[in-house]
Amino acid sequence: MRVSKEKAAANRERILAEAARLFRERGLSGVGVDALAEAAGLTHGSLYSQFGSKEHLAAEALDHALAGSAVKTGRATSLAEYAGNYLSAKHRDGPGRGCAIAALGGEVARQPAPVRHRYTEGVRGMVGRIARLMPGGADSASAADEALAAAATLVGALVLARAVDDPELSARILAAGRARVVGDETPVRDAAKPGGNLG
Amino acid sequence: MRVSKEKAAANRERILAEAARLFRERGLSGVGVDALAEAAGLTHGSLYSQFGSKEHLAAEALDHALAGSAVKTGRATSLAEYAGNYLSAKHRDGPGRGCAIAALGGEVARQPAPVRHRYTEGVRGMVGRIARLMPGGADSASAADEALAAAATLVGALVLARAVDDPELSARILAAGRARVVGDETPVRDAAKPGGNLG
DNA sequence: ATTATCTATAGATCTATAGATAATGC
DNA sequence: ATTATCTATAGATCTATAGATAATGC
Repeated sequence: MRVSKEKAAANRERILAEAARLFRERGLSGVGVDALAEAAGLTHGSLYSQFGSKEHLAAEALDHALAGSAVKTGRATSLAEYAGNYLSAKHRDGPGRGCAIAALGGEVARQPAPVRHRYTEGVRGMVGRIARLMPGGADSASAADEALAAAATLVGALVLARAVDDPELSARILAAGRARVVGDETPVRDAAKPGGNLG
Repeated sequence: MRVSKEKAAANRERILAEAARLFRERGLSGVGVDALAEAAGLTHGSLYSQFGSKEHLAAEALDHALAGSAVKTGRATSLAEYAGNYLSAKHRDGPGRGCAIAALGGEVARQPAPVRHRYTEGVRGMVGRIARLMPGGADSASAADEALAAAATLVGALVLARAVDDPELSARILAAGRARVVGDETPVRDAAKPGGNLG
């Protein structure tokens, strides 16, 4: 049953959208091609026609997820807004629509090169967006390192907040992470912070 | 072929030690009971006699891994030493002997209650150890929240450093995380940091 | 003629159980 | 008699492929 080019392209897009969601919700090894195909309303044979292997599909789905996140978080106009959205109960409870870097971090280290490479580019993108929201601007000497640390805090807090089974502890982790990252926005004196980014 | 009580206990211990290592290296869903049994030099039937299910084995193996980490990191006498060990190339490159909280974070959110509960206790333990190394001491008002944020930074930096495929970026993530966490040790003036922990 | 999709199936792997085995420990 | 371990196997699931089908697009 062949379909039109447009229909095939729409199918491909739907597969990627569903895969991007399911992989973030259940992990790369937690979703089989059967589940992916069913979510897109196709049979798994069709996925192999379009992508050749689960690995290739995963790499493209990761791109899809990262692109969606980039658009969403790119709108934030301050570090406080960014951190507030990132470390929100909504983001914690909706991994399928959230940050793929946090959702897939643990697994990616064990993935083949194409997936790891796309993930790495995603990390660079996230760090760059954070750096541009830094008070000193993205160009200051330490902004890059501070953005790296802020990204680590955001990712770590989200991972921990999702994993613990105590809602109160989870909320405290989110709040502590927000306070830490937003605190970065308050310029600190050179005396207390050598090499600071007040320039 | 029945074995002595001592031998059976030693087998159980060996299973847990190997499982604690393999789960951290490959993830909970990345290791089957066959691989676990083979690593311990037994057949998988024996694992079911001892633990009843993979889930129960995973819960005990997580305890085993967390206890080992607690002993190791409990020796640090300063936050700088703790962070230096935690965010080292050695720790990044040896997940099997490292922090289970970072290694299993992403997966634990999808695990059954017993595993999640043990993980949560592990997080509390890690945060407590960090709080006791805080300059203001574990009792100060904000020490708990600062320890939570520090734990998030450590876990996030380790996860990201392991996942990216660029060794230089990986090293920068570790360094930025260390600088951030150790920076916490330097008391900051009340003016610059309302509610600080100089008390 | 090309090709997107489906059907059927291969082969591997995974969790789990039943029953046999053989040595311990009472 | 108890029990730790092993053997054999069930049943599910997972990735992948081959070949058929049927509609598109030249």
